[in-house]
Amino acid sequence: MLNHMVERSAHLDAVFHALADPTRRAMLGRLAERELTIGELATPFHMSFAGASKHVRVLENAGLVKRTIRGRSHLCRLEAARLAEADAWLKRYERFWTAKLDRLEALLREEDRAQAKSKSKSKSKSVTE
Amino acid sequence: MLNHMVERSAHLDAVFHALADPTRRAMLGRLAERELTIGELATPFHMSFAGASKHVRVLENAGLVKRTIRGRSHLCRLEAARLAEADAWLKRYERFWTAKLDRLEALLREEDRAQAKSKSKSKSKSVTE
DNA sequence: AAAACGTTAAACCGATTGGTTGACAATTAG
DNA sequence: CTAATTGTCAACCAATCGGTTTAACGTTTT
Repeated sequence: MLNHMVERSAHLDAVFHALADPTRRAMLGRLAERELTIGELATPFHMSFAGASKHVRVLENAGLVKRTIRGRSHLCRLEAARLAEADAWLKRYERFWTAKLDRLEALLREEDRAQAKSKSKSKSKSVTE
Repeated sequence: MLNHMVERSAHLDAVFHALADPTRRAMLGRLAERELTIGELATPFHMSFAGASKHVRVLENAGLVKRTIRGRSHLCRLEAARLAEADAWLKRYERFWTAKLDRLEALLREEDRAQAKSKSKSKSKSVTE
């Protein structure tokens, strides 16, 4: 049964808060490709070094990033477990949009039948943000 | 030039921000069961009426809730499309946590094989979490 | 030992957040 | 008509946010 109280989950609070900033989402996107130092994470953004460092700290506190100090560099790697938690939370609501998508899909099928002819479609799959 | 680095998605910003608060997540949880007025949404939380109203406003601005004014009551209903957007964003990282589960599974299979070689024919595969 | 590097800490800033109160408008009930 | 109900708005508050600058720290290089 659903909880009538405020569903407290500090994890989810921190994860969703961390994801609510485009800079941090972009950082995660880059960490999805390879491990990066704080400096490497900072450079793409026109932002002070310390500013980027604070963003990384937020990601770290949310458990989305883990840090390994090697010499004077801090290597960051993506930690996806907490993303899985957020995903699990969203799953609870999946039926609401799939129902809608089903209806949309039916509608598009109808259109396709009427339109008869259409062409090409490309698909990019890079994680850029 | 500024937007080259950080791909802006105001939608995601707003949705993740809205989800980063336990009161708002609880409100969505109740709206998943039935449509509710602002007052009904407010009562479970020991919070002023205006306070709850502001939370609903945040959910509304994120596109997660839609309001229908009927007389003096404001009926709120869940709008899941934006949740689907958040889910789609997370999906791009799915391989990271599924990959980990895959590796764990492979490891367990390996263990099983080693055990079978060394000794008996026990075939337990309980992965309880 | 000194200089350069990678990063954090501290102090500060304006904007936003989550929350309150009190006044107000509109609808409904007695 | 007058009450009460339902909700908003504006003002205010302390806390946090995203960002800066400057200083400091430990590590490597020279």
